[in-house]
Amino acid sequence: MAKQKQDEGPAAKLTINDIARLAGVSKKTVSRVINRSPLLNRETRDKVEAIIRETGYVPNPQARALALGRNFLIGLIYDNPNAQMVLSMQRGILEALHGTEFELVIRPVDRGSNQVMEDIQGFVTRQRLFGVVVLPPMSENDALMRMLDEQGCRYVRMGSAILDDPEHMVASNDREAVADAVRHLIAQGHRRIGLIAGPHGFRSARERREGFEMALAEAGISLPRSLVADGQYTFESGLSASESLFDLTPRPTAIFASNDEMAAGVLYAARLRGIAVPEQLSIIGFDDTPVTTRVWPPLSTVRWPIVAMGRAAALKLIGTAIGEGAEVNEPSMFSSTLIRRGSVAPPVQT
Amino acid sequence: MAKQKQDEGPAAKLTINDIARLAGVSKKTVSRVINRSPLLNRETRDKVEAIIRETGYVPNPQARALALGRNFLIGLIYDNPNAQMVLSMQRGILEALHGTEFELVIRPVDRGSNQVMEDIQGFVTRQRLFGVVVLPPMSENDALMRMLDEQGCRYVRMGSAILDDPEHMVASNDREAVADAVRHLIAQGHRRIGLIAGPHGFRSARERREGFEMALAEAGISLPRSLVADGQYTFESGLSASESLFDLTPRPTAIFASNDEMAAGVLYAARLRGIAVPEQLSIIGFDDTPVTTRVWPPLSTVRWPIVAMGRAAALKLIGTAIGEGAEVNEPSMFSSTLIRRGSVAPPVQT
DNA sequence: CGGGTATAGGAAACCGGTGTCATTATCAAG
DNA sequence: CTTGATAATGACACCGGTTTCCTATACCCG
Repeated sequence: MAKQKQDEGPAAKLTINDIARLAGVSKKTVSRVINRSPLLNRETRDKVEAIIRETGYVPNPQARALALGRNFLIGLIYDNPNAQMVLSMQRGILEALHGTEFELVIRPVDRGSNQVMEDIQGFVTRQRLFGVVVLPPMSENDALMRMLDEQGCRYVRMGSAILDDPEHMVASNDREAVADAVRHLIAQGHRRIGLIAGPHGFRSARERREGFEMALAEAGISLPRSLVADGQYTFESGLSASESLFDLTPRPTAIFASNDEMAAGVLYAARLRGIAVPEQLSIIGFDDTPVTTRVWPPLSTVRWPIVAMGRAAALKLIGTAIGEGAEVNEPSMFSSTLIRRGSVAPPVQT
Repeated sequence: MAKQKQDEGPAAKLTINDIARLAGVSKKTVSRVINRSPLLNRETRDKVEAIIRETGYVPNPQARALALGRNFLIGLIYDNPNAQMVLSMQRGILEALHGTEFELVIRPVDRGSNQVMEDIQGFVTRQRLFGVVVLPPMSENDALMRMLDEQGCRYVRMGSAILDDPEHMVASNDREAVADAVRHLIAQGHRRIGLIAGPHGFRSARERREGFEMALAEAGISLPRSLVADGQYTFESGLSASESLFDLTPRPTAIFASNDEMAAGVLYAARLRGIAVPEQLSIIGFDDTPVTTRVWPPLSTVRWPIVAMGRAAALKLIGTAIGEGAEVNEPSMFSSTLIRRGSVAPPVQT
C-alpha cells in the first residue's frame, strides 16, 4: 500500500508552480495575476488567466493567509436565547460576505460561565480572525471589547445602544420604537398599561423600558411600580410575569412585553385565565419573530431590520480591508417599526 | 516612520522560533511538545511547556494547516426553512467540536439556484475544509455527495433516510415515529385522518408519508386520495392545505401534519373556521419546535433528537482524524418519540 | 545612435509551522 | 572495552503562497 500523496483525489491539488510551469512564466507572475497587479503585460495576463480557468486552479487560502499574515474568517459571537434573531443575523452577515473570500465562523458562548473571556480570546487569537461581530447581550460587555482591541481583532457590536462609537457599532433605536408602540396603545384609549421588562443588565431591556416610560410620561400617565413586571426574555418568564399583572385590580387593559417570546407568554397566560385578546387585553411584543403570526390572534409587535443590520455590520468589518482608503459608509443606526396585527384593540369601557 | 512589524499589538505574535530560543531548544522540539510526541525527555517537555504557558504562545493555525495539508474547519451546509432545527444542529455540532481545534463555518445555500453545486464546490475546495455536515434536504442530493467525494472532502449527511452508508450518515427513524403518532390517533378512536404531506422529492416527506400509510394499513383503514394534501413545510402551506381537508364531507377528525410549521397552519386555519381543537379536530405535528408550546392548545408532536444527532455527526467527522485506528462508534440511527400535548382528543361521536 | 527610464519577470527569502533524516548521548550486551 | 541498539534532539527541506530585490528587455528621448 504505497502512500499516494499527490494524486489522492481525482482533483489533484494544483499549486501556483504548476500554473507557472504550464504558462511558461514565474510563480511571481502568476501571483501578480491573481492579485490583479496593474503592472502586467496584457498578453501575459490573458495567457495565465486562461490556464487558471482551464485547470480550475484555486490558490490555497492557508498559504495565502500565512504569507499575508491574516486570514479571511469573520467570527460571530453570541449568547442569545432568540434563535430567530441569531439566524437572521447570520443570514445578513453572509449576504454581505457573499462573493468575497470571507467565511463566517460561529461561536455561541455561555455568558454565565466565568471562562467566557478566555474562551473568546482563544477563539480570536488561535484563529487569527480578521474580525468579529458581537451580538447582544454580549455586545454590551465593554471588557470584551477592550480585550478584542488588545488582541488586535476588529469588531462590530450590534445592539440597541447609544452610538458612542459608530465605527464599531450597528444599533437600532429601540427606545423610540417602543415609545411609538406605547403611543399607539394610548391612542387606542389605554391608560393602565403593564410592562414586562427584560432582564436587568441588558441594555436593550433598559432602552425598551425607557421608551415605555417616555411614552407614558408624554401622555401624563403615571406608572405605578406594580404595573412593571420583570421578565427574562423567555416564554416562561413572560407567562409567569403576566400572572402578577393579571392579579392587579383593576387589571391592566394592555401589556407591552419587551420581546415576542414574552408576549407569547402573556397571550398564553391570558388564555389560561379566560381573558379575551384583544377584547379584554391588548398585547404588543418586540422582534417580529415568526411566532407572532402563528398564535391567535397574531401579535402586534415591533420589527427591527435584523438582516439589514447584520449586512451593515459585516460590511463595516470587511470594508476596512477592501478599500484601504475608502471610507466605509454603512449606516450605524437603524429604525424599527411597529407592525400592527390583531392583538390590539380599544379597551372595554369600565 | 519605521515599520514596526514585530511589536504591532500589545500581544506581539510569538512564533515557534521565539519559544525555541527562549527554551534553548530547536523549533522541532517545540513542535514535538505541541504535538505531544511521546519520544521526548520529560524535563525538556516540562521546560518547554512552562515557557509556552508563561508567554501565552499559541501556534499559528494557518501555518499548521499549510504544513499539515489540511485545516481544522468543519462546514455546515444547509438549505432549510426550519430555523430552530438549523440552530439546534449548530449547537449539537459545536458541542462536539468544543475543546478541539476545529471551528464551524456555516454555509446556507439556495437549493433553487442552479449554481448550488459550483457554490459548494468553491466553498469546500477554496477553504480546503476538513469535512462538512449536510442538513436535509440538501443531504438527499446524491450528486452533491459524489462531488464531495471527488473533492476529497469528508462528509456526514443528516436525514430521515435509509442507512445505506452508516459511516456517512446520521438518521432518524421518521417512518416508525410517524406510524406511532398515527397509531396514537387511531387508538383514540380516529378513523378519518388527514395527512398534510411534505414537498415532493424530500426523503423526509416520503418517509413520514409512508409511516402514516403504514399505521393506517395496519389498522385496516383505507386512505382515500382526498385525505392527503400537499404542503411545503411552511406555515402558509399548512394553512391552505388544511382548508381543502376542511371542505371534505365528512370532515377528518384528525390531521397529521408532516412538520410543526404546517401543524401550526392547521391550527390557525381551524381557528379561522371556528373548529375547536382538540374537541372537533386533533392535530399532530413533527419536529417539536418551540412554536408547539406557544400556541393554544399546545401541539402534540414528534420529537427527534436534533442536538444529539448534530453531535454525533460532528464526532463521526472528526473521529476519523483524532484516533486514526480508533473506530468511530457514534450511533447512526436515532429514535424519535411522540410528545403528547393538548391537541389530541377522542373524536366526537357522529 | 547612445543613455536613461519604465516595466516585465526571475531568484531567493520569508510567513510559521511539520516531516525526514542524521547526529549525538545513553545503555545493555558481548 | 568495544559494539550495537535505542532514545533524544537538531539540521534542513518543505507546505504554497507573497514580497523584496535585482536583472533584462523595450521604449523613449535628445
